Amino acid sequence: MYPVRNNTMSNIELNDKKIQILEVAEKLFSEKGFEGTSIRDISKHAKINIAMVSYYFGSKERLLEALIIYKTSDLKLQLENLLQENLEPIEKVNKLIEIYINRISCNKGIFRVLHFEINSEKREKSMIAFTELKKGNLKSVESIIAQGQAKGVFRKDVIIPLLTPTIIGTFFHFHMNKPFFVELLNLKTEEMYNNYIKTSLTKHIQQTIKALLVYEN
Amino acid sequence: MYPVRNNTMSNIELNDKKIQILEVAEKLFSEKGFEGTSIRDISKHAKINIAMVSYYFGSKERLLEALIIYKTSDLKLQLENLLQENLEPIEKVNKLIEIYINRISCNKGIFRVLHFEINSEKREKSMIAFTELKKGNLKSVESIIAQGQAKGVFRKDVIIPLLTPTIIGTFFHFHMNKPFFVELLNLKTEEMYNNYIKTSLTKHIQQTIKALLVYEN
DNA sequence: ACAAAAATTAAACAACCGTTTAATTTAAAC
DNA sequence: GTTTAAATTAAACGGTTGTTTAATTTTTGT
Repeated sequence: MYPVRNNTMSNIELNDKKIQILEVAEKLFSEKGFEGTSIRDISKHAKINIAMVSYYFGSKERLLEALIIYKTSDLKLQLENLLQENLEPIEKVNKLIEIYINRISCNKGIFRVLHFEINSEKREKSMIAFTELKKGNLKSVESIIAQGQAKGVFRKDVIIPLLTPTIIGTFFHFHMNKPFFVELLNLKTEEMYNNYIKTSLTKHIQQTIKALLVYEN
Repeated sequence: MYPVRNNTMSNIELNDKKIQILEVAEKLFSEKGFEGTSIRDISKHAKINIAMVSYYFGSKERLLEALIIYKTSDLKLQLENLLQENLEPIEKVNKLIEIYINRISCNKGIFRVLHFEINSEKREKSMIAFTELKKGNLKSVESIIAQGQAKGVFRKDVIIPLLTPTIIGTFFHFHMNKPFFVELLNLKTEEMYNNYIKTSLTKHIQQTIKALLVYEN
């Protein structure tokens, strides 16, 4: 009669329809927020029946959980691969920044949701998954910096947990104020906007982190 | 019969009850978002009748507008005063950072709303007010950096519009991930959290910006 | 081809939403 | 003290919300 739903985090079975719902949900959540998006909105855009969301995911809340898992699962892997690469410390940091920016750039929607919907109230389950992701990321950053410190290239008094806020925070603040910067920097097309991120903004962040890591005052 | 409501931005008449509503609205908006907060929530916490919000502000949307004006009106003044002060360029930048952090720290709630509720759809009026604020802020930053460049203390190839994202973005990302950093840095009390911001985080940002402004590679 | 499972649907559910109304109480003006 | 305006209230408005139901269609396994 009814399908066996996965209550665990390992939501393996993602058929086409589920993915379709997740993609639409991400788009709408990022545009109008979690509370601002109705299941009727989602079902209309995904061209499915209203009941299908509850049928597949159980509830709107669990749809959000599934979305988070779906969109963050492979970032961890990407960072661990970087760790193994044979690069100069500063090159590794630069690549780390590129990975972050590219990753968030491709998932702007979910990232916005992650930061603003998850910390509230009883979204504890989603929250724990997100916290674990951040802890893993921090471990990767720590070991990259440690490599540079061991080689004597990086300062030893950097507060490593504050590096991520500077990297992601800078990019995120830029993106959150997109209309402002689009006007200010005259970025007429979406392509120009994305290109500015990929070149100037990325370079700015890399320059910032490098200066912070090697500059002696 | 009915009061003359101010449709203009200069919403001067803020009696105690209006302010009470605004304070409650800020708290709830920041906790649960704009859409996630109902007028019934607000009226219950502010201990007033449901109809009073519409009576005073016209609508939930205009309540948000009033909240933005109310909470951002004096930041501009603070920055312009800083501009006139007789300080070394680097000291001025440090103080600028302190002002930003302190200002956002005191208005964490509205800042969250500002970034995540305002860019959507037809909140154009609120949006324009916010954009004007940002333009003014940027002008202040530009002239402070220009002073330092004229004195030969700062590099001349800094992209000034990207400084604010780094300053505010770093702080904001930290604050948005408060539960994560509270656990990581063992900040047991609210006081310890605020103290960490006032000391370590502020210092980190000042160090970052300084390195970026003076470091030659 | 047939039976069981899964997918899909329209309809209904109660709860809540922002806003308005109309009546009443409180305060201000003269 | 009376009149007029402002503040406050409970109730109702129509609409939307997330979720469930029960019936139907489609797919799957044998």
